Amino acid sequence: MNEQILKQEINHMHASLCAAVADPHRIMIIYELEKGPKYVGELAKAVDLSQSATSRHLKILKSQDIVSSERVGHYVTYTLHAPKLIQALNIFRAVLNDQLERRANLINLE
Amino acid sequence: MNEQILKQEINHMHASLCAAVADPHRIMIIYELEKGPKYVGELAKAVDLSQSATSRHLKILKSQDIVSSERVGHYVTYTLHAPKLIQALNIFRAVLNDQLERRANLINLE
DNA sequence: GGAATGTATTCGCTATTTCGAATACTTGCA
DNA sequence: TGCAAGTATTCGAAATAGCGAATACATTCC
Repeated sequence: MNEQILKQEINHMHASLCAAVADPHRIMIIYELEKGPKYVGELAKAVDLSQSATSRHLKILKSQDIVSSERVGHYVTYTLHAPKLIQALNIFRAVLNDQLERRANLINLE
Repeated sequence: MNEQILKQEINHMHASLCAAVADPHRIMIIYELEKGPKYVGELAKAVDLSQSATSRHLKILKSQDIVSSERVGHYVTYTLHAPKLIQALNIFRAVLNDQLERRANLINLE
């Protein structure tokens, strides 16, 4: 197989994984699930979103194997299936923090 | 200030940062810049994209303070300004790897 | 100043993402 | 079986993202 094509394919998968995390509501959902498994209604309330929108976000996360789901009676419980992602998200937060600090320093120097 | 609003604002910035990384071409650009500063033309060739598209991607990365630029004669050199991001990207790769391995195992078990 | 080189921006287009509202599906219980 | 509760999906609309092609801008060299 052509190595260049393979490389692009991996980058594409890589990007899809990042895209799954590139939404404020989904970030909130992931951090909610870090605390423990929750069902859809709970998550919808926690992230202040409609039931259908929440369900769609969960579908996206599940398609990337970031969460897994299990039906329990009426409820469907979602579990964080890739806890490593939290590490990555925390690094993004750190980068964000660096940027904000730098800006704050610029303001102080003026 | 309302804490809930602030939280949402941070998640929004967080998501914007992730979104900047959620594109195959931009991922390639970031990994290229990890090797060292490069100018636009070099990057365009490296990621196999037109000059204008490359320039636009760089603008997005710059708007998120991920890269910085400096003009040197005709050329504009771009530098990776947030090397921590590489760590985050590598974690995403690791997650991807876990997933592929798991799938490979499933195939073997069949 | 004028031509050449490298980069940035604009324009028109297509594709994708996200949402609410409405609807369909699934399960448990009377 | 029929209803209620919880979840998933579909639909249409609005917003956003990405591209190539063309154009504008910046810099160097003659």
